[in-house]
Amino acid sequence: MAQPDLQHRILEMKQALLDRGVSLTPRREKLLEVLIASDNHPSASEIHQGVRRYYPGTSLATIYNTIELLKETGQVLEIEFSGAANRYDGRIPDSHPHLICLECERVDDLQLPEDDGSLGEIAKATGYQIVRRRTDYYGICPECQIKQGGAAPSKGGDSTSDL
Amino acid sequence: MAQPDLQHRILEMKQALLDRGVSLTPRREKLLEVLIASDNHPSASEIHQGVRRYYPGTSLATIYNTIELLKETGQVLEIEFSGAANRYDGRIPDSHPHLICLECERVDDLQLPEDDGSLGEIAKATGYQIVRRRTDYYGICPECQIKQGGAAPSKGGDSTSDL
DNA sequence: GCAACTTATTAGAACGATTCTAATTTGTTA
DNA sequence: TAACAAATTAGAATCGTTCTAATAAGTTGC
Repeated sequence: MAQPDLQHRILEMKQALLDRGVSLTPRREKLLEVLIASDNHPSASEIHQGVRRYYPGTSLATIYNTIELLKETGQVLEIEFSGAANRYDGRIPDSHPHLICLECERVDDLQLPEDDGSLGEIAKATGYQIVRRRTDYYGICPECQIKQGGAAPSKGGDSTSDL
Repeated sequence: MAQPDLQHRILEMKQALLDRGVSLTPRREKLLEVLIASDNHPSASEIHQGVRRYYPGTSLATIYNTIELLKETGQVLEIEFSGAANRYDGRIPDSHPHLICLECERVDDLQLPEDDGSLGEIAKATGYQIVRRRTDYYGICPECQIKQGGAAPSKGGDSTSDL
């Protein structure tokens, strides 16, 4: 959450693009800023709107093109959705679990460590060569629980259902 | 994998639809058969083709309508994809991890137990009310590893990469 | 058996996110 | 300034899914 980290991420991304051999155009720089500034995993469209505030003529294609470059260089994590727009995580580009609110579509990072040891076991047991994992928890975020008339979620309790 | 289990699943699904108050039309029954008979998590389009072999006039809308009914009654697990068609698991309708081949789009069930205990902890730590979890492992299936010229994956080994 | 009503189904339109295409602009190099 | 490469644009195309309005099929009460 601290500004310094975010600034560092922007520098990393810029360097990755330069290393990739493409130029850092003003639109691309602004895109990086918008992506990192958002604290809720923006969609391409949201990034587009953000960039447009500074460069009104910017096309959506440019957003997708640049996101593609970031994906190629491993600088952004794409969180895919079927019925809705994909979301992007530029702050933590390595795969990690997310909490997804079914009500307001909020996406939060889940900062629990995953046991990467199991990956080897799964590979051994199945013969698959594992490239990456996606773990997401779908539920109702605290704010939406309150809105729904329920009591405040406070410090948890029996808030799980059977899977 | 045994036939009896699959037959039992079909009966369960039929009962669930009847309990739901809708009628078991021939097309719907055939859809259940096609869904359960497939051993690779079919897409709506694949189910459509399967049903069409028996009822040629069947519309894709009917497939989606019936899948919706099955989803509502918890009788099918929808595996969502962003750039490709969603896939459906009728054999094991409760949420469980999958192995997804990035090469041939094969989807396999992963029969490892997940620790549901962590769900409560996550709820407590985040305030989210957790409804369901999705865990998927993306990689290359054994067949595609062979096709790609590599040696047979046999019994695993160093087949993981960094996440 | 038959009218009235409900449910299921259909074809095709609509939708929305993403990708593609061809043309234009911008930037760089000589 | 000419020639070239890279970036960008508007809009078309794609594709899975959902919606809509109309038709068909089934069910119920008489």
